[in-house]
Amino acid sequence: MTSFREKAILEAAKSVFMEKGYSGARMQKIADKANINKSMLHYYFRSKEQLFGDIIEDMTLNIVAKYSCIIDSEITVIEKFDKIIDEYTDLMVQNPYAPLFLLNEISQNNSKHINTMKAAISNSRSSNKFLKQILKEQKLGLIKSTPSNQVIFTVLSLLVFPFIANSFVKNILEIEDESYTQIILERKALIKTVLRQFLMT
Amino acid sequence: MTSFREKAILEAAKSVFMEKGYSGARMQKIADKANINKSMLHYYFRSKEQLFGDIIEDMTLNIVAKYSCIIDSEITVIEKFDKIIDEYTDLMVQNPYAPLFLLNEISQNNSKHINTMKAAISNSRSSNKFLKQILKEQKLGLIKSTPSNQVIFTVLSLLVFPFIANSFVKNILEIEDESYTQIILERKALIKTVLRQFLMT
DNA sequence: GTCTATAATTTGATAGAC
DNA sequence: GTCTATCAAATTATAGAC
Repeated sequence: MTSFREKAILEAAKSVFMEKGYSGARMQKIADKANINKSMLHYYFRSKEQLFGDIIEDMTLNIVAKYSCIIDSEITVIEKFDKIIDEYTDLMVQNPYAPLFLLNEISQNNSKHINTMKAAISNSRSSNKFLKQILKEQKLGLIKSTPSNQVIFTVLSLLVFPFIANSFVKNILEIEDESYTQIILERKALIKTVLRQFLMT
Repeated sequence: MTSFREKAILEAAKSVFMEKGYSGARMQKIADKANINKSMLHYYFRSKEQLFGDIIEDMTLNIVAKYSCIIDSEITVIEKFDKIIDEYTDLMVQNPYAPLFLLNEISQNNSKHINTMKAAISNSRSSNKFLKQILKEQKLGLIKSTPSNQVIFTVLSLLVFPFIANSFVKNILEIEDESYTQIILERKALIKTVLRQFLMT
């Protein structure tokens, strides 16, 4: 059971880790954000490493759960992509720094937390099932024949990249938060259009 | 004039920074990789911060130069995108970790180096010119009317994301380096096709 | 220019009183 | 459970001999 305090710590830690990354995050800053004494961090979570691990695990499980739920439903490939585009756009609008953070930490951290994510991902055997469905619909002529990994890459690229580039665009091109969100929301329809062109023509 | 030693240090530092990020990088490791005494790092480059700054500046200038060269040539928008897709794919195949590294450091580092990049980017006034060309060709009916920022986002998404997800895909899905490069090279043609569908139909 | 030794600082973690 | 004081380790940076 997670206490009020624990929740406050987790929330503060998540925001600091996402902003600075694991190595750049400071326990003192997490404590400050949680309005708590630094020692208490070690009381509730033994170490920085463990606090980090808990957050990674939580984020991964959330993402995988949402994905599995969509993938396991009995609808067409394109309908699934549409749902993924809608729901993940909304999720990432709430957590715009999450994608870059996760990709980066996975790339840098050479061990433990990757296993956490691997476990979460391979526990759900949804992915294989989805790849099979893509092949099946391609054979039936419902969608064009393209290597399934290229299909996945294309959807993910269009969907995720704008969030990855969020800070870059805002910092370098000096765009404000609201217009950025606006652009992102406009993209939902655009991505669906591009995807249909890609899969059906 | 950069000596042999300086080059060795810069190369070593670049690889360590790209692998671990600024906060995660260790001066000792850079020294080891450059086969040099740790003190010498401070002799040639005053501090970690400055060493990092020099590398960021160098990488940015390289990227901007290549971009400007393509953008300033007298060819159509689609021809420019084709060239960008070809040349940046090749560049990123050589430096697959550069995109994630740069995006991440810009997002995390709240000051100095962002100005380095801003300067490099705004010194070349190519971007505005290119945006104007897009609008012009849209008015002429050569390409479909879509907000130009969405056009840019779409191209960059398709082009850059696979490199950002490089380590993720390799770590989580356990794909080897060669097949990854293969997928990436296949994508050149695919992206051009998708882009034509997007801009012309 | 190069190396050894060491300073100075940061930072994660703990001991111990309350 | 909470706080203060402090430790121990890691890490950047420098002094100074050669």
